[in-house]
Parts: sequence; structure tokens; C-alpha cells
Amino acid sequence: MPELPEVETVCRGLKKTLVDRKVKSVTLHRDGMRVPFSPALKKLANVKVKSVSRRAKYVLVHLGDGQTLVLHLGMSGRLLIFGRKDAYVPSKHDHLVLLMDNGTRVVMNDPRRFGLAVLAETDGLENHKFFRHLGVEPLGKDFTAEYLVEKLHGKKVAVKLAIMDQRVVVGVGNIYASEALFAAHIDPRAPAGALRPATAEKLVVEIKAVLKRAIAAGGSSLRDYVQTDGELGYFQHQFAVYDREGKKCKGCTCDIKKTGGVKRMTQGGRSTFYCPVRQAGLG
DNA sequence: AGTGTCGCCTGAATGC
DNA sequence: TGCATTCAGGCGACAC
Repeated sequence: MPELPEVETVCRGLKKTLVDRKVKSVTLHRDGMRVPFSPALKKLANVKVKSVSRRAKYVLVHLGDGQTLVLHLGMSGRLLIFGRKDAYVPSKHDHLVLLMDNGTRVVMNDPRRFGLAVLAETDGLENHKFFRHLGVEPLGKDFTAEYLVEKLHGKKVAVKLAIMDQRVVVGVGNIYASEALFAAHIDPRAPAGALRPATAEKLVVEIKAVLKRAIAAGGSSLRDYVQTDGELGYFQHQFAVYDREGKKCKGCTCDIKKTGGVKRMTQGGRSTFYCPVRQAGLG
């Protein structure tokens, strides 16, 4: 499931493959995914890729004709790169194929079709409906303890839901929310507005740290650069609490026969994993 | 405005 | 063995 670190890794790979290349043709194997494909995608030809960037979990491919190809990988999306000499046989959930002028193909594969691919005007992209409500980038300099305290002031919503709210900070998905709250020793159920500056500082530091570690892990798993995909790389083996119900948390010193180890609960319809011993309050 | 819930979709895991 | 059921989740839409 691609979260921000995976999307960042994908972007870095796409940059090498696409920038300064021309799109030769686009093939669509269906009408759309979570939202319909832009019909204009089919007519995209002979357009140069100027740059590739990321905003939240969106991949932005900026084109020479003033448009931007906006991609989102949803839950299960992958971007696969096939070189000129690689045989390409479309597989079951390949929905969109970009053929470049050098014979390289970028294939968007998404079994669950929670992703999207649309064209939008590059000018004013920040006001597009996908982007205008978005909060700060978690790895940017604007994401600080002061910002978080002010943004969450007076909110009763659980802190885990608050840091997953795109309007507050983007790109912190279910896995990394659980991991960062564990690292900061904060109870995921604590009301967001109750965060004091020192605790907010710890939380901000840990969100940045866990994302950076995951990017590093993803990057290393792609060092011989063949394909860009949505895998978690090796980071999934480093989870401290996520998907570890009943097991020891990272660095656990409890007798888990007595404590039961990592607990799982549901918040906002999503699983939260936490250690009731080390996340007993507000850090 | 803030908050909570739903539904899109398919593959993996589980149940009978 | 095989069929049916359950679960996972990003994020927009919708209901209070």
C-alpha cells in the first residue's frame, strides 16, 4: 500500500525515466479507476515531460503543453517501467500505458482501482480540487510543533485521526500514524487539542523520522533500478507496532503473557496498533 | 464548520 | 476441494 515514502521513491524513479523524454502514445485499457480517466489522455502524443514532482501522495508529471498528468496509486497501485528491450505483455490490471519516444513504457497497474490518472492545467494546480484543501508536507520546514499545536487547538478528535487528516498534514497514512505515535509514546485516542508543545515536538520529530527511514529503505530496495513500484521495500520488517497484534512492540521489556503485547483497535474505521504500556497518555 | 460514516474494488485469508 | 464470507484501506461524498 503506497504511502508517502513509496510515492516519493516512485517519483525519484520516474524522474530518471521520463524527464526530457517525449510521450509517444497513451493506451487506456478501461474507462478509469476511482475517477474516470481524462478523455484527453488518449490524444496525448509528442509531448515532452518537463519535470516530475510529488504533492502529498500524488505523482505530478509536468508536460510541455501546459498540462500535468496527475497520478495517485490509491491502495494497490504500482507504476512499472519496461525498458525498450523488455518484452511487454499487458497483465490483468494494467489500466494505463505510457509509451515514450525511446521505447520505454510506464505502466500503471492497480488491482483495486482506488487510484486515479487525470490531466489538469499546470497553472493553478494548487487550486485544483485534489490539492486546494491539503495541509503542509510532513517533511517540509512548515511542519513544526508550533504549527501542529495551533492547527489542532480545541479539537476533540483523536490525535491519530488528526495526523491522518489531509487538511492538517499530508501523506501520513495508517501505517506511519501508528508507528509515529508509538515512537512518541502517545496514546492514539488522546484528544488532538490536548497536545502540549513538548509532546507535539516529539510527534513531529517522529513523523519525520519514520517517513525518512521508510524512504531510505525503499530507495535501497530499488538500487539496481529496474522497476518502480508501490512496495514497502524492506521497511515492513521494521514495524514497531503495526500489524503486530499480540506480539512484543519494538524494544519491549514486558512479560507479554501478562500484558498481551500490542493491542489493536478501530478508529475511523481503520485499524490502530499500539502498546498500552508505553502509550498510556500524552507522552 | 466540524465530525463521523459510507462506498468504491479485488485479492488474501478465513470459515464451513 | 471449493465456494462463500470477511477484511484491508485513501479519500471523496455525504449526512448530521
